[in-house]
Amino acid sequence: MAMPSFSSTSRPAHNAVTTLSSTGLERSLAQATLRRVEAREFVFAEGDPTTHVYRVETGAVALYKVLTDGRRQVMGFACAGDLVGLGAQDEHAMNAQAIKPTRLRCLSVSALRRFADHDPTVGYKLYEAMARELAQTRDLMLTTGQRSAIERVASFLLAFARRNERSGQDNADIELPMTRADIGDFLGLTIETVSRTFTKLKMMGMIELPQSNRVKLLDVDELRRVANGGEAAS
Amino acid sequence: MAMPSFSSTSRPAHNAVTTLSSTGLERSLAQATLRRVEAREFVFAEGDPTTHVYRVETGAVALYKVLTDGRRQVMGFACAGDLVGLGAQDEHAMNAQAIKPTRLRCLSVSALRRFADHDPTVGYKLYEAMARELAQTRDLMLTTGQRSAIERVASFLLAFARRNERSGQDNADIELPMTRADIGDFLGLTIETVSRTFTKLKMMGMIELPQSNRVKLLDVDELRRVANGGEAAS
DNA sequence: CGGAACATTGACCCATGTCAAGTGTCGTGG
DNA sequence: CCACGACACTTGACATGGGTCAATGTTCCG
Repeated sequence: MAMPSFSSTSRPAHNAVTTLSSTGLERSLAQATLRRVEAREFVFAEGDPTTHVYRVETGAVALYKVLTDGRRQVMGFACAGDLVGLGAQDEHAMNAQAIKPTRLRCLSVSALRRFADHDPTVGYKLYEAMARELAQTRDLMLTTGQRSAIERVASFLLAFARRNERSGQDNADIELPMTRADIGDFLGLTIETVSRTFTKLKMMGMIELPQSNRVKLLDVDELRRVANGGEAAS
Repeated sequence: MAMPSFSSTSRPAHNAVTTLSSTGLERSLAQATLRRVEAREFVFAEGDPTTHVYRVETGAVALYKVLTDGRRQVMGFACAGDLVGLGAQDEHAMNAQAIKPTRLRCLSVSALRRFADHDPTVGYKLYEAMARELAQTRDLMLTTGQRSAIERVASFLLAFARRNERSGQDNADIELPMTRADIGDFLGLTIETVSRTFTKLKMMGMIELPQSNRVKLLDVDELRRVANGGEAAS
């Protein structure tokens, strides 16, 4: 129960994934089989038996649930280093679909279980990983449940920038691996609204859009103000 | 990773809480100190150091996060039998406020940690408890992110009915411990919309409202259809 | 070059939010 | 026992953010 403790409100979540460092696990993941999936290919689908957990090596994966009529809620995006599939019970409760050509390390659930059984810290580590993921999901819920379109998009960009920052990349120049539809289904907005909101933020001088999947953050402070409900001027 | 496996989509979540049965834990909870809190009193607040986890004996607790400007997202309601405070890191990331006079059993985090350290199954149990809670939270997200007002309210009622069912009570006659404001902040709607939607469901003959905090489900199948996007007929 | 997939933009509309009265209902004190 | 105030809930009228539908751009790849 001791963790670096993010103030979760100020660090809005943007992925339903987790990193996990427990030396034994890490070591075995490092040599685990590598699986390649094409863009749009499923890593697993809702209802599939939970056989493995995965770590993304390169590429990106979208995690989502769908309603019977096709409406979709994206729960998160897994990028390099992120774990996918943790926390599933005997069947996966969501879909994991690659949004880019992706390579994954596969760890079988039985192996995971074996680790947990003979190393008492592993179970607790898993618990902590879940706890972190839960915190992120709750932040996302706060965002989609209570914020306006512009606040959601601003939060999303800031969260993505922070993720890049952590993995060492330039945090002001973001490459979005996902489409507008993915972003929309993540934030609970339509593609059109996402697009219009990007345009609006551009007009307001907070971002630049050199290409549709590249975003340059020009005024992070202002973006942060907008994300937290500081009006949107006109 | 073996769990009774709810198809989570068909069992929409409605609480950010969990039940946990690991004999040692249960036993020690049973004799743990009892704490009483009045309605509106906080069990803990966001930012408080995480000292205990609690189990609700009687009463009910709302779990929520607030944005700086006061907008609120209720993450769940904990009723008798539910655990509160699990999954927090060293500070609580949300508020837990009683909505009725409530009695709680308190288990210190250090005791929990002690259990986890010398009983290897405890960590894994905690992990599973987290996983269940995460699944519930994701279902809620699917609801608030993608569903219309009437779908949200119908899902909410069905989820509450199911909870009562599990704890043996009459599942068609629900007593809501929370106010319209709580429901609204849970579902991402305003009090007015919640109220109007209740009225609408009443008009449509699916529920009865003998008192404002009592709901009788008259047509569960139809309610289920509505919850899943089967139109709302005028 | 042509077409597919994605993104942008515009015009319009509607579900839900906002604002403003009302209407219970409950508990307290006279 | 009634009057009162405090709350919570309901209902109505109106406003608006974002959804829908449709047309147009852009990028990329065969």
